[in-house]
Amino acid sequence: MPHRIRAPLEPRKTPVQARSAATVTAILEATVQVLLDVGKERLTTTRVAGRAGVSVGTLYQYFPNKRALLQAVVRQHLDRITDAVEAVCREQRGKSLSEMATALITRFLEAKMRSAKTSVALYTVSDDVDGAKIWQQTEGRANNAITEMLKSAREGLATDPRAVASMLQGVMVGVSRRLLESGAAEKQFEAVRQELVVLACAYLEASSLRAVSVAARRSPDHGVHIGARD
Amino acid sequence: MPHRIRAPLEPRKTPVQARSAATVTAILEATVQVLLDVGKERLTTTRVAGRAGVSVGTLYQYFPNKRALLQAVVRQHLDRITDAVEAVCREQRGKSLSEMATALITRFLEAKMRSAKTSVALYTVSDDVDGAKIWQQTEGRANNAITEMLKSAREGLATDPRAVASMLQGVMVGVSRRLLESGAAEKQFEAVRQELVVLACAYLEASSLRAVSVAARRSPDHGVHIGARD
DNA sequence: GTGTTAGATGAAGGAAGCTTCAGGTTTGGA
DNA sequence: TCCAAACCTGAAGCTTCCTTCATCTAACAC
Repeated sequence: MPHRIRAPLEPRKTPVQARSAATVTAILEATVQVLLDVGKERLTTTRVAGRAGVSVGTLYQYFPNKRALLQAVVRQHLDRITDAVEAVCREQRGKSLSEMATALITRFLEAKMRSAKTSVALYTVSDDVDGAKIWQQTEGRANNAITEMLKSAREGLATDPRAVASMLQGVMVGVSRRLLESGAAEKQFEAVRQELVVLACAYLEASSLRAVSVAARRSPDHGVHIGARD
Repeated sequence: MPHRIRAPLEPRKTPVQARSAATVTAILEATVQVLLDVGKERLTTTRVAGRAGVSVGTLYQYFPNKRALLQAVVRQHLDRITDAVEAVCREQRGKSLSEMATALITRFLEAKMRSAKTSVALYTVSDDVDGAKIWQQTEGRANNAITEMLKSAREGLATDPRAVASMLQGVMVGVSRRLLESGAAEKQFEAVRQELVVLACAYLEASSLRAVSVAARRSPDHGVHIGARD
């Protein structure tokens, strides 16, 4: 990525007429297409513009540089997935922990799989584009949603809901990424989904208020691990 | 990254005299240093060579191109961490599942944290360099080690040890990556470690032969999630 | 109908950095 | 001591691509 970073050229132009709004959409979509077709290595601004049916100049009228373009695409994609997560979290309020875990994981994985190819392609660019920042913002949103959901659980949690939510996210994001990048996502999907549900249920169960009292009644050799939390 | 990929130039030259072996090491180390100092965006072959105290030409005597250089560095780093994992797995054979989980996670995280900065820097390059392939090879090694360890557990597993191992890996890798990329790794390390241990213990417990019989004795509303496995 | 603004064009300027190669230096054995 | 192989050097070639800007066209208000 040559040429140094420009200073105050961030926004550039905002669509006013209808046609330009369509142009922006087309450019964003074209970016994903090109990424899927030729890979990030050969994704050039000219090529994207061509695919979108406009000229490079037009592209630069809405995006200050290539980096901003890619960032916009990443942001858009992550937002969509986070929307799905927020939706599940909202509708699972007041249910049991295991119902929450099952629904959350299932819906999250479905959302990821629906755009599997795109997800994988975007993993590869987000590092070129300060994707970590975008990622963190989005995950903050998701974390809030999950935390709120957990707080409303019938059983109640013995530990900080935010930490538990964070852990769940880490697990979901990490495992799904592995799954997608393994290439055999389609094939292993259901098996991984089920295993992940088992894992999440076991974890939430262990973090629930009920589990603590159960653990207390058990033999002390397991107390080490549950007790390690204090 | 300009210039198309060259065809059969992979190995190039193998060190014969002692000085050249030292040169190769110096180049590899310099690569990491430069990466840490200026980031991948401004990592140039000339700069790496300079840092290593040699000229670009020398660098190209041992690495056919920039990509191969970066791949070598990634491979080296992942191998080191996998060595640590293999070591724990070996020494935990025959122990209980919760002991295994605790040891594995603790040692893995320690290894990651010891080279935290480097790990983060390498995450960013591995996508430019077909890192997924290297990653998969290494994780295959780790998977074998973990699987063997699990098979030797006192309790025995109710599910495919390989799948369980894979899940554990996904969780460890995913969560540690999140932790490292969050920036606050040092601060959150211990909390995350403990939470991860809890999670892993709960998961293994749920996957153990013992858990199955326990679940059978419980109320049926939880059977859904454990039973989802059949 | 006409002026004004929004939107679109694409050739060309430049920067950047990977990689080569023609030739020098060092090493180690005979 | 001398030679051949191993090693090292670094200026310059070459490619690629981002980004600009002078110019043109379409849309809308009055």
